[in-house]
Amino acid sequence: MARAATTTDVFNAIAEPGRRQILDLLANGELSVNELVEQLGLAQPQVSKRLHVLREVGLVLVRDDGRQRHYRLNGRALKPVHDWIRRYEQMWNDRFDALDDLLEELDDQED
Amino acid sequence: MARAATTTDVFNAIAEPGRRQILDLLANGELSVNELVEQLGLAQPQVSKRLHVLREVGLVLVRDDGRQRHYRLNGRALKPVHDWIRRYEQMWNDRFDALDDLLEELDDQED
DNA sequence: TTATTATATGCCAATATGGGAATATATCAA
DNA sequence: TTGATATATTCCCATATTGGCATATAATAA
Repeated sequence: MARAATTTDVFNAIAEPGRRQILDLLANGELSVNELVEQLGLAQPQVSKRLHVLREVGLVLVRDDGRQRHYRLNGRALKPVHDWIRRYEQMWNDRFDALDDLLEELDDQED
Repeated sequence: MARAATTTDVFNAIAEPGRRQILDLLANGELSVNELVEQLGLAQPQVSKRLHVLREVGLVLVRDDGRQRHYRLNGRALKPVHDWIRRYEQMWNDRFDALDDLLEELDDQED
């Protein structure tokens, strides 16, 4: 078998920077495809293709308005990623930073 | 051009469930390749290949010990993912949950 | 109807998988 | 040295992209 499809799950969907960038833009509110095209500087088909992937995994929702299509973020779909990564949070935050600071202080005192 | 390599960055590296599973196992401490093979139920080459990808992006570190190789997690490498996802955290936690609870309460009172 | 605008889809070429099996490399034992 | 163990790499194959370009579809305007 080959690599899993980008539409397999949210983890695969957010692997591409362009798709993450779209989510980042939508975080500020709804945008039409053309507005996304302008802000991303990509060709329209490429933007539509990315939106298709994001829609398949539920990361964005659509609202039809005449011939325009307004996309908006569905942040909740990112929760599985957040839940997974949260287990590792402790490996770089407070506790360990505090330990680093302590070790640094002790190191300084030795001079 | 084709799809970006899995070794391009951490986002691509963690897109595959098998690689995430390896990280999860290593979260409990160092493991040799064979120990991982046993726990994962995968063929040895497949495990080595995944470890190779994880090593390329800095997610695991190796310690040589005779003919064994002990891999351990380098959780800090996950920070970019955490930093990115954190921006969306508010979309499903406290504030929104609190709003949900409130709406639910109001709904209950109507009975 | 015809033209125009907004968006989606199809086709093509190049490429990076990921699984299985075989094999290479390294270390240790007898 | 020879054999066995631990791990990495290579080869083959089927597949899923991704970009660019052309085109189809839908809605609206003239």
